[in-house]
Amino acid sequence: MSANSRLTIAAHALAWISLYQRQGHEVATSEQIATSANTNPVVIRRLLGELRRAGLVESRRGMGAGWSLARELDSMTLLDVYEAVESGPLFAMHRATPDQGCVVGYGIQPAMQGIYEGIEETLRRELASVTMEDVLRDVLAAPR
Amino acid sequence: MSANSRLTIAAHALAWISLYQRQGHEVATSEQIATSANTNPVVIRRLLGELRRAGLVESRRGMGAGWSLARELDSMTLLDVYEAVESGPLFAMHRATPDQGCVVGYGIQPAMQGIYEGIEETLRRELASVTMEDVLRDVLAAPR
DNA sequence: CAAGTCGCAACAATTGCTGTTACGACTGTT
DNA sequence: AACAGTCGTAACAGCAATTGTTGCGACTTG
Repeated sequence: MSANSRLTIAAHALAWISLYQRQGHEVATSEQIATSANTNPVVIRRLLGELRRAGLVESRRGMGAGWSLARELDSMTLLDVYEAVESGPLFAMHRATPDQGCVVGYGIQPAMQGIYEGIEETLRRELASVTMEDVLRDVLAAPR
Repeated sequence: MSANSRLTIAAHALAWISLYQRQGHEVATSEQIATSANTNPVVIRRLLGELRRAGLVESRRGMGAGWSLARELDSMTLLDVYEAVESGPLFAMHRATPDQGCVVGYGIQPAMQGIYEGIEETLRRELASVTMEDVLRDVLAAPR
């Protein structure tokens, strides 16, 4: 499975913005977040753009521009973030339609579909049980 | 998330071999399975090779060669298949180490690591609760 | 009008999966 | 001993997704 870091980086950005705001600042720039996450500002802007579409953050343009939270972290779950930045199912079906004249080729897709849906539902429930506030607490709890 | 069909194809192959054996045949060829799955025999051989390494199937070479199950389907769970054909974690950390001088950059990896481990454990439990016998039953239950 | 930052398009690099060809290794049959 | 059928595996191309990068227009405050 080709793992990707989109959820990790998105959570990083949200935690960073929240902490920065708690220190009294109004907005955080993609440049600052990118420095903390050790990546490119455009990567951050792309991800935050998706979070904005999902209503998790807001952005201001012009002078003194930047990003701020649209909701409190405790009303924001990892599922919200996951759905904002991840697309498509965890497991895929055959790339080419299997032989419909074969019993297995005919029945395998509905069978796996049902199983995969159950698994994704469980994943969602798991993600929904963790708020971004929980994540930030864990972040701050890391031993020095 | 880049979904892949390795688990689906592996399950397809196992179900096909089992059904074929229940019809009285000793071994199935990668050619036959590939026809049912509408892919290339080498793709099937690659996947079945991984299942063989995991002790789920056996192969014979020479004349009358092919693949057979090494265990009954009801003693084989989707987790066994998943672990045989999938590698690496579902979610990845940052590709470049985040800024260790930043509180968030320092604490984010252990925080997310812990959360991801819990999620993967849940996924494993879910996959372990479905046997390949269940899958084959579902396959055969597809309405005509 | 100047400065700072977002918004977005475009492109390259990297990675993983899939499909394909090729060919040697192996073994039952003749 | 030769043949035929199939596995085992390497090599390579095609494709898609992610990531990183550059460039530049759009926007807003001072």
